[in-house]
Amino acid sequence: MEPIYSLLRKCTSLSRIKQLQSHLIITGSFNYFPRSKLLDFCATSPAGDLSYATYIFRQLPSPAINEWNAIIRGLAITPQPTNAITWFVSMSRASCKPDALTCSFVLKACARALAVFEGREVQSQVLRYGFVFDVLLQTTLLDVYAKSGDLDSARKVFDEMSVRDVTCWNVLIYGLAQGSRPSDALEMYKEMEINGLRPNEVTVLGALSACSQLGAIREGERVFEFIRVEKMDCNVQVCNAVIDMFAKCGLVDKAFWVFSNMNCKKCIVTWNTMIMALAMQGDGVKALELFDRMGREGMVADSVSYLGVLCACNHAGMVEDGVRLFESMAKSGVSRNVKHYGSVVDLLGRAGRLQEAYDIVNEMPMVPDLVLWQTLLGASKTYGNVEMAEKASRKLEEMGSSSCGDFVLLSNVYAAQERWKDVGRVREAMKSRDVKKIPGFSYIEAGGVMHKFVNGDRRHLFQDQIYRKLDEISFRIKEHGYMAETSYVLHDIGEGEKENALWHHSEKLAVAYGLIATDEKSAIQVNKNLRICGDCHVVIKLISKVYDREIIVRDRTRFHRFKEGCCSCRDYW
DNA sequence: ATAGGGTTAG
Repeated sequence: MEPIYSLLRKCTSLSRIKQLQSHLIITGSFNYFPRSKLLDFCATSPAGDLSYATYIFRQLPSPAINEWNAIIRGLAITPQPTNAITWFVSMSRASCKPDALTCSFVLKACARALAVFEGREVQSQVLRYGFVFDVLLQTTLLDVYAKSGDLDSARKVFDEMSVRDVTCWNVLIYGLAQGSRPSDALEMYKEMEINGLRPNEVTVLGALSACSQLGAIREGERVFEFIRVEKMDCNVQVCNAVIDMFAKCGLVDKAFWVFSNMNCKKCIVTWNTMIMALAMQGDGVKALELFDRMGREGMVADSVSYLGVLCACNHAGMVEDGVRLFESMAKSGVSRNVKHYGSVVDLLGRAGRLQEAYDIVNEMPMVPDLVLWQTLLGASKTYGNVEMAEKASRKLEEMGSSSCGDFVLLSNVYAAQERWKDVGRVREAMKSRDVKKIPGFSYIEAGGVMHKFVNGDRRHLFQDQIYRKLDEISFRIKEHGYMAETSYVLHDIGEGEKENALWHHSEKLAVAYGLIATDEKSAIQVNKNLRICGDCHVVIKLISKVYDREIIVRDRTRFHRFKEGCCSCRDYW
């Protein structure tokens, strides 16, 4: 008979697998080896069916190790990987001793489920069964910690490894990049090269991701150069990451050049990345053009493509186009998720069409999330709609929001109407709760080094110079009629202190440092983790005029290019 | 008890 492997290769559907199974049973060859192979194929291949595999499994009187492994391996790659952990426990109870493969599969499940606690359990089993020197197991364990955000434990596993190959470096670099430690990721990337290891496609993906987050253009260019030399631009994932990196570093033309000159076929992610790149620049027209071109070139738009164009319409204030696209989704058979609703609510809200936005929130088929109500609240504040602001705030309260910004927005709505009693009430509610505020920070590159500033930062090496520069800026822009817009300040403090708190926002510190430490002819480029604040927006516009510098700020959602006193967002954001 | 296990883009 043909070997089991070639028979399985021919199975392209569950019914074929069942046919093969019957055939094996009839010919009396459904024995341990072919059976476990069939189970594994059935549990893990796309042609198979995990529940059918478990059905066969349950009929086995005393399943052996490879049969357990097949099911655990299959469970590990489902959307519910914790089931693999449950089965692993059952396996031990059934006194079947796990082997290295069992540990590998269950650790993969832990990594995917972000189950650090369980991962640690398995780690001790690995120790007990004597698989400690298994590099593949160590790498997966490293990945468990890295994915779960326990980067110190990940580092410990890494340091204790006897052999460190490219893959384990990749896991750590990628983990650092995804775990909000992109600077450390780049550090490790350099370290790896120093250690004489040659980065591969996965390594550069991690490095590019770190560059994207930091807006680290120098480092990004360097990685791109390496990619070209190594001819990695025939890998679509690498190209997509490069496009994203250039886009997030503000070089949308370079992103487009890569998009147009890649040595491989574009996939849906490629198009979506480029559409989103244009959206972030506020270039709604080009984003829509690309969306149309994508259709003409035979690529079917998916829900992310729609999110991209909706976002583009949003940033460009193209309300009618956005609404039209949102409505066309059903016709195109693309399902809407909460983000699409969020986007269109934002679009309408910013255009002052609050009632329509509110109606959409009420009619949407899924439960509106916090972000949606926050969007509506923000729009209500912009248009001074007290009633709508109260509705949104009530919802946010019901949903247990403890975000500082929500309280501040409502209090600002009341303050604008001089309803001081209500302002006081909101402030009290804020104090009585454990209100959370995400710390704002900004990055700027100078002299090849990435500098990070947090709000009110006083730890920078050049802090004295920076604060003197801020005083100078303050003096010079006040001559141009600047007045601090203190309603942006979140604390219940005196006016003078408010002005101070505003004045030490991370983006202002970064821009001030940029004026000190970067070439006068170059643009100042800053990246911020949150959205830019209104006062900073006013101030940076004035700085661009008074100091005659182009300043580019990438905030959480888009780019702001300040030049000669104006911003590319045309104050619509 | 024979071809099984680690990282990856928007």
